[in-house]
Amino acid sequence: MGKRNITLKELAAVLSLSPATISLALDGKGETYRIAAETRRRIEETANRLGYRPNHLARSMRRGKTDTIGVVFPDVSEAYMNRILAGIEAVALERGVSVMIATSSLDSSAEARNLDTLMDRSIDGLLLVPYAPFRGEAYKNDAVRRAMESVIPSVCIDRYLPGITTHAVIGADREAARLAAERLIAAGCRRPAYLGFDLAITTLVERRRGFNDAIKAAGLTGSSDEKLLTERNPDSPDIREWLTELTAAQRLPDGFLVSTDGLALKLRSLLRKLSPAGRGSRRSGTRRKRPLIARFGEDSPYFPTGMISVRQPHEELGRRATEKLFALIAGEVIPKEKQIEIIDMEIIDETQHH
Amino acid sequence: MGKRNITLKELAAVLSLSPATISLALDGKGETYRIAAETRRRIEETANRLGYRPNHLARSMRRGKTDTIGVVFPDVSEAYMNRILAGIEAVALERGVSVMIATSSLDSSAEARNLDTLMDRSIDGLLLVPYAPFRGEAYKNDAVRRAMESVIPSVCIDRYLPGITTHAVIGADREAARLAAERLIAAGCRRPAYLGFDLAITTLVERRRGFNDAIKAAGLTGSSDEKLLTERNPDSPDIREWLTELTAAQRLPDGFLVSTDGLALKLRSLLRKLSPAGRGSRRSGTRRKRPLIARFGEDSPYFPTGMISVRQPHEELGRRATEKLFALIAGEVIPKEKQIEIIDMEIIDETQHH
DNA sequence: GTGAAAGCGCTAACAT
DNA sequence: ATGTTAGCGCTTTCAC
Repeated sequence: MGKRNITLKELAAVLSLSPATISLALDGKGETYRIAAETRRRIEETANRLGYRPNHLARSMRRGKTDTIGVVFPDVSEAYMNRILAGIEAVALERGVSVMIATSSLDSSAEARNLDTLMDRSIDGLLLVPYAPFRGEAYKNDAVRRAMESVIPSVCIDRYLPGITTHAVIGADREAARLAAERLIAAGCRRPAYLGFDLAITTLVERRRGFNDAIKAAGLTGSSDEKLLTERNPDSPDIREWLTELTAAQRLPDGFLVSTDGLALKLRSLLRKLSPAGRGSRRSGTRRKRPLIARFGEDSPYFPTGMISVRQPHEELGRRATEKLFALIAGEVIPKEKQIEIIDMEIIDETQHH
Repeated sequence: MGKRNITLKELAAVLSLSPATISLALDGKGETYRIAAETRRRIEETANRLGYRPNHLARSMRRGKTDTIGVVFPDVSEAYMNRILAGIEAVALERGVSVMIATSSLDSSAEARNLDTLMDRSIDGLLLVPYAPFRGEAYKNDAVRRAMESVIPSVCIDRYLPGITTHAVIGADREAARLAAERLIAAGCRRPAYLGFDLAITTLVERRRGFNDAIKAAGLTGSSDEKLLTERNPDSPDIREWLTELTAAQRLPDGFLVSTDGLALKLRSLLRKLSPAGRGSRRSGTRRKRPLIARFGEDSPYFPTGMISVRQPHEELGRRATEKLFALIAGEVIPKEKQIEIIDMEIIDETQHH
C-alpha cells in the first residue's frame, strides 16, 4: 500500500515545464503544437518513470466525456446475460471504453434506482435490457423514460419498450418461433402447445405470436394448448398441474414450443416422469412417442438435448447494440427504419429423427 | 432527448441563494449548519421541481471519493461468477455504492488492462477474482501487484495470490475436497480418481491437496489416478482418452472427484457412453456399478444429478468480500489472522444409495 | 516552442 | 443563518 498518484502539476514541477505543455505532449498533440522532439522525449520518459497516470475524473470533467458506458440489466444469473455482456465488453474494450454494470436483480425498483445512479455518473451512453414484468404486474417505467429522454444516447437489447425506446437491437423472435413451430408440425405434431412465462416484454409476446402464426397456417387452432406461467420460478408446480390436466382430458400435446431455456429442461424432466419408458421412437412398435420439444435457448449440459433449439445470437446482440451506441455517441443520426435492428436466429435440430 | 442537467450554480441563481447553502441543505447538513427550515424546504422543493441532480464527477473530485468500487474477474460466462456478483451487488446497493465491472475474458493481458483502467477511474476499492493461468503458462502479475500495492484497498475472492494478496475471502477448498473424497471412499470406492484443470490457482491446488489427504489417510495411494487437463475446453478429447487408457489398463476408477461443475457433467456423459446399461445399482445382479462422481459445484439441469456435490457459497463469498472491502475503505485495520477469510462449504449427497 | 489563465461543478473552511 | 472563497486535476485557447 502507499503510493498516491503523481499529478500533472507535480510532474510539471519536476520537469520545469508548464502543465499545459505536458498535457499536450502526452495527448499526442506535440506534433501539431510543435513541441520540441527532445522535450517530448523528456516528458514521456519522466512521466513513465514516475508512473504518471492522468486523473480520470478531472479529465472527464474538463472534456465532458467519461469514456464509460453504463449497462443495466435485470439479472446476472441468466446465462444469456453473460453472452450479451461478452459482446458488449468486446466492443467496449477495443474502443478503450469502460463498462459500468448494474443489475436490477429481478426487481423493477432496483432498475429505476440503478438507471438514476448511472445517469448521475455522467456516462457517455446507456445500454439497457429492460426489466420484464409479468403481465398485470405494476411496473413504473418513469426511470426508463427519463433515461431514454435524457441527452445521453441509449440502446435497448433483446427487448424494447414501444413508445419509449427509440433504438434497440433484438432477435427475430416472431419469425424464429414460427419456424420452430413449423418444424414441430413438419415432424408430425398435431397437438403442438406453447409453454412460456407470461411476461409483458416484446420478446415473449412475439414468440407467442410466431407460434400462433404457425398454428393458424397449419389449421391446428382448435387442437393447440398453451400455458403462460405467472411465476418467475420454473420449479413451481404449475407446469406439472397443467400436464396432469391435459393428460386427464386426453389432450396431452405431442409437441411443445417453450419460450425459454430452463423451462424446456424442466418440461423434459416432467415428461420423462410421465412416461418413463425409453425414447419411444427407439424401440419400434411403441405406441406412444414422447412429445417433441422446441425451445428458445441452446444450453446443453454436455449431451445432446433431443430438442429443436433456437440459437439466440446474444453475443451479437450485445456487440451490435454497443456499436450502435457508439455511433449515437459519435453524433451519427440513424434513420427511423434502422433504429430497431433485428437479428436472425438459427435453428438447431437435435431430435435425431433420421 | 434533450434536457441537460441543471447545475448547482444555476439552481442557486433561481433561488437567489449561494451554491454553498444549497449544497449543505441538500446534503442533509442543514440542521448542523442551521439553515432556516423554510429555506431548506424551498431549496428541496425547487431542486425537485427542476430535477437537479448533482454532478457526480465534480462531487467525487472535490470529496476525494467516488462511491464506486471496481470488480475485475476472469470470465462472466461461468455460472459461479453470477453468484459472486449477486453477493457483491447486494452489499454495494445497500450502501449506495456503484459497482464497476470489467472482465478479463480469459486473457491475462486483458486483466492487466482492466485493472489499470479501473485504478485510473479513482474507484474507492477493488474486488478481484484473479485470472487463472495454466500451470506453466506465462503470466505477468505486475498489474495485480500494482493494484494491490496502491492506496486503494482491495480484496480477492475465491482465490488469491500468495505473497501479493493481503485480503481475501475464499472457500475451504482443501477440507471440502477431503470430505468429498472421504464420502466416495465411504461409499465403497477403492480406486478414486481426481479430475481437474491444471490451473495455478490456490483454489484448485487446494482441492487436489484435499483429495490426496483423503487418499493417503485411507491408504489408497497406489490405486488412485489423476488427470490434470491442460486445456480450457472441457469438450477436448483428453478426458475420453484418459478414460480409454484406464479402461485398457483395467484401472477404470470406481469414483471421481471432479474439480469443477461442467467437467463433471461431461464426465458423466462420457461414462454413460462407456457403459450404456441402466443405472447399474438398479437391476440387482449387475456385475459392474457405474462409477460415483463427486464434484465442486451444484448446477443441476432440473433433475437429480446422482452425484455428490460440494455447494460453493459463492454469493456469501461475494457478500463477505464486499463487506471486508468497505471495512478497509472505512479505514479499519484488519488483524493478520483475519485477512484471509475462509468460508465453509456444504456437501450435498444425491447418490440415492438408500 | 512554451506558458498563463480560465474554468468544468462541486464542497468545506472561513467569514460575516 | 447565509455567503465568499479557494481549490480538486485537468484541458484548451490565446498570448508571448
